[in-house]
Amino acid sequence: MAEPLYRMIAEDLRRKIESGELPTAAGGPLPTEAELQKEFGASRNTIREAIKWLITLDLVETRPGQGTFVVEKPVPLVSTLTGDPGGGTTAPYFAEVAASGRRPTDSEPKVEIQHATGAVARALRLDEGAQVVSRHQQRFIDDTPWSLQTTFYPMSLVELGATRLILPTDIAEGAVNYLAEECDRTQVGYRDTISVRPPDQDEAWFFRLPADGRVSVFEIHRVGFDEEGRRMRLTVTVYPADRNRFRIDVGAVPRRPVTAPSG
Amino acid sequence: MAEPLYRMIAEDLRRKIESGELPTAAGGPLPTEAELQKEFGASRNTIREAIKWLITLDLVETRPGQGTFVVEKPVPLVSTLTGDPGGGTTAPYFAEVAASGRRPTDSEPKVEIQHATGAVARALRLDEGAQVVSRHQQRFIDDTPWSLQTTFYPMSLVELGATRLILPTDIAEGAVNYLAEECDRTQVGYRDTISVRPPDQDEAWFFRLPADGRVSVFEIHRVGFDEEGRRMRLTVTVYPADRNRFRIDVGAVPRRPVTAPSG
DNA sequence: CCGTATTTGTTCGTATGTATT
DNA sequence: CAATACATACGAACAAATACG
Repeated sequence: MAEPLYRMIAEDLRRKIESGELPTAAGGPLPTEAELQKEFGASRNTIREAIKWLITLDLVETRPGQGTFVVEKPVPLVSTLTGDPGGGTTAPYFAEVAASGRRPTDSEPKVEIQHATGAVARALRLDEGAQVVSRHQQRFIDDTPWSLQTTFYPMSLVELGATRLILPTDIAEGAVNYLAEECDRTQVGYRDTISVRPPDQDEAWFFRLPADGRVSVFEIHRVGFDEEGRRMRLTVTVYPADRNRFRIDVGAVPRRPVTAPSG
Repeated sequence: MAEPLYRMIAEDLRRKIESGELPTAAGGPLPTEAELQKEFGASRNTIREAIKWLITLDLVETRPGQGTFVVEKPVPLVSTLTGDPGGGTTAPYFAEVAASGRRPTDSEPKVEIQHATGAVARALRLDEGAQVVSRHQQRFIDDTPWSLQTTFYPMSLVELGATRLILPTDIAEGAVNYLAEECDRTQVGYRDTISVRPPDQDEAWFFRLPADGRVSVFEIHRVGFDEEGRRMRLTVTVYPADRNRFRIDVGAVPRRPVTAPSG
């Protein structure tokens, strides 16, 4: 058996979807399992195997009681990671989203004092179990969930006077500026690390992703450095991978180098 | 039925794997389907559904004729995207891999003259169907497939004298340096765009990824600009997402800010 | 090299549950 | 409430890949 039946059926459906041979423009329904069963002369289980294959390829989705539908790929948002070396993450994000004609919002921060776990301790060069302040926010674009962000600060910054870090209220001027004023620690550079992984249960729920981990998430770590090379903060931001892209500009890049989408 | 049986079984197995309750350290085998069938008192199909769930969570993998195994996550390679604004992609990559104590190699380039398709035409600001030179290479680390890279140059560069672009041989001094000398077009900056998507069939085969698109790939587009803001080249590099991370340095970042892996 | 046992992969049939219209 | 459509679960058979004598 060179190629299993369910995959031949899946290939046939994929071709028909992509060529428009099926009236399934974008978001349109496929024939029901019973109809496909007749059309291909296979059992219902085999039809379902074929549909599962198309699901893993991210081409269709099923809705109980309704049917199987061609997935509509969201328009990706492009975020620029290269920016002001002394800047925070919030202001550029708001500016960039607003520039694309969409409306960014975020939740009030949830603040906790925690013991640094492995990754946080390593990133901030703290001893395992040292105290850190974590500030967590949910971000939305046009009221759809867009990213989850948690920033960790060493507790020593609070002891140096940055007491607003532990209050669950927005820091309007930006946390980076606040730290510069309050405890004379100015961020002069940062390092981002980008990785991709399956979402955990909470993330899948928040982003309304399929619960089985087929759509992965970006996890971006940003470590901020002060003038003496000390690590001031670690910001971990999680984005669904199906609707986000990231941009890095190095050297001289023309002003508007990317064409705006036409239409 | 609050939670389906197959998922309860999967959860139980996950717990046992992660707690080490099963003797399945890393890469170790799970009990066979027949054994699990007895253990949980479920049908073979239900056991298989549970295993499929663990597969989508990237916890186990199955090998026909052998069994089901706990996946061994590869040690990720970190590549830095911020570098010399006038540099190419090859030299920094070789340096970075060598620095991690591994041996990078790449294939001889496969060169083709093509008509620019949508994405390539847009990135290089060419008319749809204009001629471009594409140079494609496979890259390996310690003989395991690591990335696929294709660089597109406008045909006009060849007409300006850069005739070695269409020869299927390495450009030892680097294509960027060659273009600077041969047709006086110096790259002064670049823009990277990072996205994630499921692999196509060829990519899955080359990277030895599961054919069903569970492990996604990074696709990084790098557009190079010359002094006048013209687009000189587009490099598209594809990396498997399970063994790669990317780093972006902005501003002042200390020399060795990341701890070397111990042991 | 060959044959056999083991293990996962594919395909069918059937019944029942759950979500939506 | 009824009809429709997908989800779960069981049982059975054969195919294909692998390991081992």
